[in-house]
Amino acid sequence: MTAEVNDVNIREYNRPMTRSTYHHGDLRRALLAEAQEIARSDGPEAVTLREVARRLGVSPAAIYRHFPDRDGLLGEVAATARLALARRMLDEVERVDEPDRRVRSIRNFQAIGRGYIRFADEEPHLLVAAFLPIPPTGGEREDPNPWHVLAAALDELVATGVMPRERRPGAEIVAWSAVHGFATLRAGRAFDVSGASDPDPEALLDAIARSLELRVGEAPTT
Amino acid sequence: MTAEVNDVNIREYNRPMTRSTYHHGDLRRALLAEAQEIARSDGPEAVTLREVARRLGVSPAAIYRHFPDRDGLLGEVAATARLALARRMLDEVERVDEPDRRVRSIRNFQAIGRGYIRFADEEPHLLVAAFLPIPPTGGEREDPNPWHVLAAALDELVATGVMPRERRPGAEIVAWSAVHGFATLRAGRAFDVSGASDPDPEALLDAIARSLELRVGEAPTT
DNA sequence: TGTACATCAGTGAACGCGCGTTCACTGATGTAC
DNA sequence: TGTACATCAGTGAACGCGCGTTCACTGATGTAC
Repeated sequence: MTAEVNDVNIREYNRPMTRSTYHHGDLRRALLAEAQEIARSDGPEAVTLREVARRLGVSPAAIYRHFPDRDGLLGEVAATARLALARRMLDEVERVDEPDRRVRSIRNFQAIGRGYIRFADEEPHLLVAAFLPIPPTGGEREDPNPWHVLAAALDELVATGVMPRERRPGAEIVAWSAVHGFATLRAGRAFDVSGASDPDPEALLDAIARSLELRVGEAPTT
Repeated sequence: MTAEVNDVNIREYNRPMTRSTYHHGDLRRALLAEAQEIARSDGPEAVTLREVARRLGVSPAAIYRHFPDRDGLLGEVAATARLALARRMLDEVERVDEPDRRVRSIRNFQAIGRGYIRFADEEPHLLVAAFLPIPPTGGEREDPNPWHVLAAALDELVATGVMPRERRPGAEIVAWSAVHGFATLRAGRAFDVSGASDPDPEALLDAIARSLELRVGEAPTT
């Protein structure tokens, strides 16, 4: 009986207006999903409690059963966006097919940056959401985490000897700054003032490699 | 008579509540200054027509004598912020005291980045305002302009032979991305997740120099 | 120099809007016996 | 198996708020004669 009702609701929680039961069954998850979708399409500032409730066919007050306030909801949207960013980075890494470990460590590193930039292209509003200045609830762990993904790739660059050890400290900051600046300025159409043509992500990734002095050296391939 | 009244008002436009005359005398300028101040201290989203009017002791409707709507006002705030940014960059350049032209071209270039980062430190809200996605009114020219300042410095790096010619295309994008990303991530406290200590602007500027392959070569000094 | 009048730059009240949040409430659920 | 009841997850109406914008208006200014 209980299971049956929940089944129905789980199947229905994306068809909000047709909900037939008094209890929703999975409202917390639905609220988060809907808030995420609003943030995705219209930006995090468009995530209002009333709009989320409206779309789910639920009263605004119901939200307070699941989140302390608007920031509580938005904070989880931000965490989810960070997770999606990290996944997009790893997606790109998985595409790398390179047998030589040294060369692969470079390819992987650049794939991470590429993933970041593509995420920004594909979901510009979610990138904004990911950096919302809302202190994390501390409850859920974010895994994978963009920062850790980057750090691991940099460690591997040192381990393979592709990056000089003295370049390692602060390397996250250099790489992240460049990629983040590129992605956000591009999304904000800030480069349009330039006479230059469409800014090239690969050129940026190469510039980062140069700044970290990556060299394959006497590696077998390339 | 006319001049006298204007004198009074010009002297008074920063003591809004004590305004004694029906006509303000210099309302447009005062509106812009007040809007800028609100953006500076509380961020551009805090610039509301009602708040600006309130601070100036004027009715909200009066604003419409001088700006078509809120975006009209905010657009000028953005342009003014860009101007302030460019000035801050040039401020830093003026501090450079270096006789050798080759070395100076590097110092100037790095001073520009330093000015950008310091502007972000000193006026984080104005940096946000500077990149507000509001199409410029086209009326007033922005001079100096951050992009042009950067472009000129890069041209000089090529002219002095400090930067390889093949690095010039897209160099604005590399430099601007890195500095902008660094400044905004730092302002958003995004680097705090790192175990690393306070991110060092000079290390970033050096990383940019490396990515553009700046070399003084057989220069006399240094 | 004085006066009539057009123009300009304000006023003040009101419009409709959407928001976050609170409150007393009620229908549904699941448990104890 | 059936029933009483505590608990939980919703409702719906209302609160007070601040916003951008419009409107008919009026006081001040400057100009023509």
